[in-house]
Amino acid sequence: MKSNKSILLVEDDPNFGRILKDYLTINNYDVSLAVNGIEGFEKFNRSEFDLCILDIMMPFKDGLTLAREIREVNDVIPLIFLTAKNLKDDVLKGYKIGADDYLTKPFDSEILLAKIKSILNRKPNVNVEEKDVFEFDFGDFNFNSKLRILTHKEGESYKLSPKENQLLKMLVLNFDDLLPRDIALNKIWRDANYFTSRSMDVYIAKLRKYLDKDKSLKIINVHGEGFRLMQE
Amino acid sequence: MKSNKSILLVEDDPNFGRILKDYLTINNYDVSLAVNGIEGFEKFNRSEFDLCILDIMMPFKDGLTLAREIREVNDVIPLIFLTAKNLKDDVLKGYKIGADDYLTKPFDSEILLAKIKSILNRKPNVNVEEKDVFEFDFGDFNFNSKLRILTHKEGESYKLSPKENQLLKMLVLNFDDLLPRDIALNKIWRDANYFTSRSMDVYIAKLRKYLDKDKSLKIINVHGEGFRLMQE
DNA sequence: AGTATACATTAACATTTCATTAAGAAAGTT
DNA sequence: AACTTTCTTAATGAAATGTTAATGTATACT
Repeated sequence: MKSNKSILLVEDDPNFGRILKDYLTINNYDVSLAVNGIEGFEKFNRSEFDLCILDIMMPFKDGLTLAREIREVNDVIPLIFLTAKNLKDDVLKGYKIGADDYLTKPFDSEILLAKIKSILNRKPNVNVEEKDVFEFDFGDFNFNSKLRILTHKEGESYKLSPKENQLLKMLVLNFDDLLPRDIALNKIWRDANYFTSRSMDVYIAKLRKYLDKDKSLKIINVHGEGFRLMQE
Repeated sequence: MKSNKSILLVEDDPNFGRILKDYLTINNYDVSLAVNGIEGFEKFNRSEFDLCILDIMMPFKDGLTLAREIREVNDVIPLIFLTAKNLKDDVLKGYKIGADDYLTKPFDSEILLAKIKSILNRKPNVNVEEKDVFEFDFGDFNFNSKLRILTHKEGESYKLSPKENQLLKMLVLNFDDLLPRDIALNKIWRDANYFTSRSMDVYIAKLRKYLDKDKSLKIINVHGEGFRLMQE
């Protein structure tokens, strides 16, 4: 009937990795095991997973770096970190990147299983459409959010920075509608406070500069609420 | 800005509960503290929360029982359990009930905060059913309360301030009917006293100025009672 | 190692928006 | 008439936003 959920497990300790993989397999998950961050990222790109379990401490490319790369491509897939005991800093970094959970080694396998179930049982992510759209036309512009390039019909192309790119994408996806400040902050900056908010304002200013080439486009502010990309 | 997220905290240890509540309050959450499961359930039913933090070990009614009761009424609100030691059984039971996470005491407050943020930043799956109405037509006007824009058929658009917007929305929702003063005051100003009442008068005056473009519309005062938006 | 580059954050200052309060006039109530 | 409530405009101060520049902070390059 329903095909098993698939998990990407990235763990450098071959013994432990093997055991964990077997345990999860017995419990009806399809597990793909990678032994370091580099291999992990390759596997991640080769197939579709429902969940990633990443060891933080790994040679070549650690779990946090790998997580960042994964998040650049996919900002919905759940991430669980494995961390050695009491590395609070790693845990906090993990959450900042967008982790869903973490476990400190050694951990209880049943609890891991419960966590996995809990995470996978959440409402299936609604935005089916949002997933693959990365090219947009609006005003005199073409915008490729995968390549992070914004092109004006007549002339210039701009290479957007990651943050510029994310913010513009959210604005475009909400074209002519309100993009609430909090939503953008929590999605792009993963935190909403005074400083991230100021940072967002700076990026709005940058985007306005780009969009200035088409005088009909405007990013207007709704005081206290957010921003709205519109064409008059 | 936007209103804070609210948390129901159920914890029988008064000292610890107090400290935790204060800590969360400092971090911009509205926290309601209950000292046992019974009080917890009452508070849960009395108002709307965004998240519950439940101590498992409590007299009278333990956290797991409380969680079950909450889940009977509401199957989406996130639950976080606090468990004394690593009582694996409790943790597993918790997940079975539908917990989102757990923390073993003593835990690090920063990590709790990170978890809360992570959980609350997940898809706002709550109001799928109740789609908020935010666009209205009345007289010669179109009113979009989400974008806070009031547009006259012929001509101008007005950007409304948050208070103007809320007040007009309440008037429109009670079109041709009385909007009692204290209802509006308590909803918009969260308080009804002499000064907020003066402030409301100022906003009524502002709205009248906007609506003046359509001579058939009037905001009339019902002395001592409130206001009524009507069309003759 | 040092240096260049790209990027994000923070600082600083200007500007705009907003809510409240004041104050005097007008209208309603008794 | 005496009193209360409402009406309206303007003044004030606080908060949010706009913008440019300076400061960090990684990473790649030499």
